[in-house]
Amino acid sequence: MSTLKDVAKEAGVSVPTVSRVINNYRYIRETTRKRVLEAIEKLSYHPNIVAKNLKQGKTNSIGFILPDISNSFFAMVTVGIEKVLRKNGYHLILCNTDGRHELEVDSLKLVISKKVEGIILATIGTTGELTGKIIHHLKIPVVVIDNKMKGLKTDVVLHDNIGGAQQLTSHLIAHGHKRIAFIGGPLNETSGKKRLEGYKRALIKNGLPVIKELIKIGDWRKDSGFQLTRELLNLSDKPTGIVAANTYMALGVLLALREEGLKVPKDIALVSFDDLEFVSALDPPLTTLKSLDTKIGEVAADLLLKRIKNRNEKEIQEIYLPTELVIRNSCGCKVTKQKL
Amino acid sequence: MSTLKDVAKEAGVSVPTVSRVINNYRYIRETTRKRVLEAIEKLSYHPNIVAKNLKQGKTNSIGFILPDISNSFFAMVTVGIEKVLRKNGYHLILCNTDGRHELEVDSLKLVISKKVEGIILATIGTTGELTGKIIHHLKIPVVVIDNKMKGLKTDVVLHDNIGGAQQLTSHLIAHGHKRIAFIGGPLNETSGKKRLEGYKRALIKNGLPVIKELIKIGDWRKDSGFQLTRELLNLSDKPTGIVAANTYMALGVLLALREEGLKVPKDIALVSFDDLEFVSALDPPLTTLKSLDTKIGEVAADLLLKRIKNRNEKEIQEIYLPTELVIRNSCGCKVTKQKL
DNA sequence: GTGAAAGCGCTAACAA
DNA sequence: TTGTTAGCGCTTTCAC
Repeated sequence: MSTLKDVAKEAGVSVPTVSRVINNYRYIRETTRKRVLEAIEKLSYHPNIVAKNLKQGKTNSIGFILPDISNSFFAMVTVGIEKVLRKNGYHLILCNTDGRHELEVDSLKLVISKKVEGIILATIGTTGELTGKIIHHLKIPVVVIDNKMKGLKTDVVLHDNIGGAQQLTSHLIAHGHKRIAFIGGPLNETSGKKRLEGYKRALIKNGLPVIKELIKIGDWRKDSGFQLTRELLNLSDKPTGIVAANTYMALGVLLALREEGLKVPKDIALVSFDDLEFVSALDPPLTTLKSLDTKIGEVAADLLLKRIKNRNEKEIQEIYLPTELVIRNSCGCKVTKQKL
Repeated sequence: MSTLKDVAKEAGVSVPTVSRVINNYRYIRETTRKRVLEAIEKLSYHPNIVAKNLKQGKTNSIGFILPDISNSFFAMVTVGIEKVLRKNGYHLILCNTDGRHELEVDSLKLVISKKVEGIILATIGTTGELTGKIIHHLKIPVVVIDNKMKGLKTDVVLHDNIGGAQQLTSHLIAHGHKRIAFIGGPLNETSGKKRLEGYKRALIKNGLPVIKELIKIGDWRKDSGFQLTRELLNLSDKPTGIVAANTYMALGVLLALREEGLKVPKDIALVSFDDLEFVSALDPPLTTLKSLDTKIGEVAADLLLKRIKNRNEKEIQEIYLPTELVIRNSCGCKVTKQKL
């Protein structure tokens, strides 16, 4: 592969002159520029960014460490991050941790060694000790998304999980439901914990009791929604409405109810987090909570770039993004022209 | 941030000695190693991979250029690529092209400049001229997935789209359907073109006519499935079965049929590509074609690493991965214990 | 076992 | 407007 030196020789100029042409330095004779560009073309030269980065002590890249890119939430976040970075001439180094602590630590070390200028971190639920230690010693900015890391003072960008769960639960209460079950996510994850809290707050605010046997904790997946719903249906006093903490568990709920021949929303109403593309095609179309996943990425990237540019700003920020209720039919509302 | 030099000074040894410790060179006195490791810990030193890469002329990274990471197909492919790379000590530089030619070219240039050792490329449908030119001059191996690029001799990894579409169509034929419509994807994309071809082949093989008005071309999205189905329903002689070229268009089909009060599969049967997680929760559960998206990533990464290790191998490979029919109810089969 | 010296490909400072 | 020189942080000879 050709280098600046090769191009310089080909064009009959010095190495820095070629560098200047590439970097659009102003005071270059037109004829020289032309000769250099021709040489570049001829040798199909591509600058070695590795060398440039070393020289400049700057990589224009940031690391994004996340548990699982095949999870649509993280995929949407990635899109948002990329969009903002591109606009600012930065790019992304992406590391999947597969939800494993060792890989989270490895990934962190990797991006640090690659001299990224900042890190966006979506930790796995339980924060690893090593992860915390590394971040603590880090001299580049870190923005944590989705989860809040205990005992770590970094910027955080999250959905307003509490408010969202309240919206969903209150909506069922407004429909007259008094026995509302909650199918939640793991309580060691921020979103799992906060969503449960929002559910409880809505009940309390409306003078309803928090009933332990109506609260079931799953693992975000369809199967757990299915199993937990069966447990709910085995209660002597069944719930009349269910709030699911994510759509995949809601799918399981739907399947379990269908298996029992129960109709939604007539027999049991159902609402859930995550307004994914397919929920409007379910039977009945699901009333869900729309969250701005891409926005989380954008906000996190913006915040990180601001930190990179202004390193002395010390005050940390916690940003909560609002959610929006998308009403369809599974809650009991009569929506004729539903939102696709 | 501390460097080898800082560590060397702290430990009272020379720079190369620290380097040797880090790289697990064997002939190091135990006491020296210890002193160095302590210094590293104390300064929370992280090696500068940028410098290492420059020196070694090797980056242990490969570029993956794709249209849209929020598309679950590409997300699954990414997971597969990552898995194989990690096992081999490589990592991924990921570039979203957003389906735009300029960004595809930019991304290509970026990863080349970052000195990746190979590239996995998922082009957007219509291959850009510049993209082809750059790849043609490239001195590192390239594996193209999902699409086949015209006039470019690179390795290719694809689903067996023709065979898959045949499986789906033949299944409806086996149910006795004779007027089967096809809702396809853009014909300038390999998968769009091949799926249509498979559909036609199945008809011909079974002695059925290929009827132009039953073939509708959409854009992979729900809305187009919806619109095109309405067009089909306006025909004087309606189809009795529909093959959708992806699940999102199938969702649109389902909505359009539901709007008309038509029952699946009684009035019109439906089968579709892509066995996504939610299809079993639809009403009726969808009979789909399961493709091994993660596998595509694994195979592509394996192939690329092989090329990187063995640069003289010239013969290019085209690998087609088989698909599997997952039978549920939308085709007319009576499956009681359905596959979740 | 360890250190000294050179150089990867680039850019920044200075000189011409 | 262009060239010379030095050096980013690391690894790789080659000495000792």
